[in-house]
This record gives sequence, structure tokens and C-alpha cells, in this order.
Amino acid sequence: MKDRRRQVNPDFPNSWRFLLGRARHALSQDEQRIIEDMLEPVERVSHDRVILQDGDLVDRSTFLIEGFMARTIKRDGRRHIVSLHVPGDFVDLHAFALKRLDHTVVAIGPTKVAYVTHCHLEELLARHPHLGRMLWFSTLLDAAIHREWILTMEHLPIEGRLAHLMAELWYRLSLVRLGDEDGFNLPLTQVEIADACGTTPIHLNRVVRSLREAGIMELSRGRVTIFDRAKLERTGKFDPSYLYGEGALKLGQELSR
Amino acid sequence: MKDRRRQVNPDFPNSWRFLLGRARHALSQDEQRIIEDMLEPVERVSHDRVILQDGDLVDRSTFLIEGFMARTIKRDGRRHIVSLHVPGDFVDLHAFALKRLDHTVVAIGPTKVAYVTHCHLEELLARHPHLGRMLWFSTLLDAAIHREWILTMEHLPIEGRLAHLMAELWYRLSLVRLGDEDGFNLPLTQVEIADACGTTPIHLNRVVRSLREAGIMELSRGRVTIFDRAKLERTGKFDPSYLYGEGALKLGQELSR
DNA sequence: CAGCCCTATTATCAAATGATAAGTTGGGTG
DNA sequence: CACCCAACTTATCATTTGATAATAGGGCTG
Repeated sequence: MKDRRRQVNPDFPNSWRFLLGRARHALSQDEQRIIEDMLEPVERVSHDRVILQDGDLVDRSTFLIEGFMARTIKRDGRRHIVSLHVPGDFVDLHAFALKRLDHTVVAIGPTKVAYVTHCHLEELLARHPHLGRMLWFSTLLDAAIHREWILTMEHLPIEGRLAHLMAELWYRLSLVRLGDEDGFNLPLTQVEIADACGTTPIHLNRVVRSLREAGIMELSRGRVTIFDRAKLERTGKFDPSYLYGEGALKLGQELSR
Repeated sequence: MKDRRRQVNPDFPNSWRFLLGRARHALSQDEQRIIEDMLEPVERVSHDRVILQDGDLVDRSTFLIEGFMARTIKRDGRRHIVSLHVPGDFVDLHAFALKRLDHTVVAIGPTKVAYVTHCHLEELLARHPHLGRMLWFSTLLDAAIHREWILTMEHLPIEGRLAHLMAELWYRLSLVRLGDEDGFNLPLTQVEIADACGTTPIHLNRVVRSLREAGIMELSRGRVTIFDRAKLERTGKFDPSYLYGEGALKLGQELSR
């Protein structure tokens, strides 16, 4: 299936070091090398390919280098998106400690990944406690994002949920240098966004329109354009403290010097 | 504040070993002792007391021994419940790796807890990798529960959300021997349940009534009575695989021999 | 025992969201 | 270039849910 949503920002910064930003703690050169050495060669994964199926027992985890992925849970024959991932995320690290996963991970648009065997992770844990803690941290960050989604669905109407989702993605992408001044590229269709917001595509479209007419943001051909960040964040009641961005921002500054 | 919702099941099994069931893996006698030795003396915490405030830096985590707790996030001056905890849960273990928490933990009804200093946890991690992995697992279980709540809010009407929540709590309580044949005790008011389901108390009450009239369950004076488990689980689209109960059930069988 | 507060309940009306149907757009493909 | 298909858009009506208000019940306190 080909369509115009599935394009990826072409000028992606290839240095993985930015991506390690999710660790949120400045890593020493040595530590960066240890992690990079652990990764298997980069592989391309095409749109809609399942990285990891619900229930499978796996012996490796996936580091997302380029593109987007979603975690989905099936119920009543329908797939529902329960979380989204951006480059720099260790998409299924949960599988390392859980053994089997309760959800399915799927690529959204063309992506690039690097696998790490659990064998290597075991070794890492034993030899480098600091890095082990960092991996743990990274999975807890997922939990924090889950909590914020729950909060959002509990108390915001769909318009607020959409605004929150976009504010969150913009912020997360910016942490890994993939956010632009005025917005970001997003290979999600309105059907998928509606799913993530817990509504129907028809209603989502109403809401997209209302945000556009309010001069807040626009959604068009795989790109999100933000007109008024303050209004966006107010509509979505967005407070980024749950993303624990401090460390990563610091790291970014260091790297960009 | 006193009221009738805040009573606790008096015949609570005092052996902590059942509670360690959340680990979901059979623990050796030695390992059980290691953990028990790590815990500080049991303390009582009364209703509505904040265990851990959003943003605080802490140097200990809390093991819930008796009663219920909630994780809450404040937005717009209102508190929202984003997760619930039952005895046997390591309520704020997340704080160990995250340093500061993005949410607040509060007691619901009178509770008993035992703290563990992060110091001791560090030591445990260094000396007993298996137990360390178990702690990690326990936090990932929270993430899995979060995902299921998200799924539930995405695709179920309030009636289904309530049914799902009750099915989940019943199951989780049963894992630590606190579920009865026909239901369980729950010190939550309808206002709080409504919050957790993302609706208003008025509407929640409508739904409580509709479940009662459908012969599915009843909510009365701090007790949940289930009339028809199959219908309940169907209404809430409940599939317990996300609770990773296998190991715990096995453990329970072993202990009850 | 009376009064009070918190909780639960019910009714009524307004607003948000879901469902169905149908039309539009734009890029990919022959 | 013309067709085709997926994604998007709009309209209309049904249903769910929210908001406000008013009442009932139960346990605690003076």
C-alpha cells in the first residue's frame, strides 16, 4: 500500500547519538560506544510490517532509528493504537523483562531499526549498571506517557486529545532533532489518529477542522503545521514534565556545540 | 473524613509471601527472606494521605501491604486517578529509576505499608540480578495495565469501562487472595470510580444501575458483588493476559499446599 | 435526638459524539 | 491523459454523555 502519508523527513540526522537522547542522561563517549557496538546492523522495515506479535517469545529488542511505530492491541477483531514511537525509542524493550508481550508492535510508514539481542542486554546489565538503569528508565518513560494518555482521555474532549497528542509528538520529536520550527512530519492517516484519540475518523475530521479554523494547527499531506503553540498546548492541557526532557535537552546542547 | 466506604476486609492474610505474588515468578525461600529483610517496619497510613507528591525527590519506595492506593495527576486544579493499586504492589517503585515522579500517590481508605530505601534497592540490584529483574518486571506490569486502560477508554462506552475496571480489580485481588467467590471489598466512592472511568459521578451512577438491572453486578456500601462473571467480562471485553497472572497463580498454588 | 455533611439517586435538558451515507480530492498507475 | 483508489470532507440524524438541580439516605457530631 502506497500513499502520500507515508513519506519520511529526508534530511534525517544520521548520527545515532542524538537518538540516544531518550536516555535523558548525558552518556560518556565510552557508554555511547558500548551501546552502538551492541546494535546489529541497521535494517529497513516497511509500512505495516509487524515487528513483534502479541504473545510471541522473543530474544531481541528493537531500537527505532528512523520513522514511526505503534503499539497496538487487538480487541473484537479491531486493532487499537495504545502508544506511538519516534526515532530514538527502544520500542519493545519491555519484552526483555516481560518475556512475552501483551501487545503488537507495527511500523507506520517506512522505518529503519537496529536490533539488540537479549543476550547482549544481559551482558550490559551485568557489566554496566549505569546503562542498565538507563534502560529501565526508558521503559518507565513509556509508562509515564501511558499515564498522560489516560489522563487526557479521562478529562479532555476529542479536540483536546488531538491537541495534546500533537503537542506531545512535537515535543518528543524535538528532543531528537526531528521537530521543525513550525511543526513536524507525521505519516499517520486521520483514521489512525482517530484511533489513537479514541474516536471515529469522521469526528476526528470535524475536530481537525475546528482546530484549523481556530488558527491553532493544520494537518495536511503527512505534515502537521502548528500556527499557535500556546493555544495548542492550552487546548491539550499539555505540560511536558511527564516526558522528563531536562536531561535530553542538556545532552542536545552538549552535542550541538 | 470518615465514611463507610473506607472499611477494609478484616480477615486479611498477613503473610507477605502471598503479596510478593506480584513478582509473578516463584521466589526461593532465600529470595523471599532477602526481600522481607529489606522492608522497614510496617506503618499505617490513613485515608487520603499523600505517600509521594508529584515532583518530589525521594529516597525510598513503598510496598503496599493492606488497603488501596491511587496514582493521581492534577490538571486544572482537579485530581484525576490514572491507576489503582492493591496489596502486593510496589506502588512507587518507578521513583527509583525516574528520580522524581510525574504523579502523586495517595492512600484510599486506611492502609498499611512498608518502605524500602533506595539504598537497599541499589544493593539488591548489585547482588541479586534475578530479584532486580523481578522489580523491573513489576514496573512493566504497571505499564501493561496502563495500556489496557488506554485501550478500554478508546473503544468502550462507560458501561464497558466500569465492567472492565471491576473485572480487573477482582482478578488482581484474587491473585493475592483478597478476592471472594462472589466479589470483593472496594473502598472507592462512586465519585472516585467515575474519575477512574473518565466520566461524571451522575453518569457513572446511571451505568451502575444499568449493570445492576442487567443482573451483572452490584455496588453497595464498599462492596462489589458480581452476579454474572461471564457477562461482566464480556461487557468489559476483559482478557486477563495483560496481567501476566500465570506465574503468580502457580506461586499461589505452591504456597497454599 | 437533631442537624449536618457526604454520598448516592433521579429527572430534565443541552451538548458532544457516533453512525450512515455520499461527495471530493489528489496522487499513482496503466 | 484518464482512471482508480485511498484518504479526506461534509451533511444529517440517532445516541451517548454532560450539566444542573433537586431529593433521599446514612452515619457522625454536638
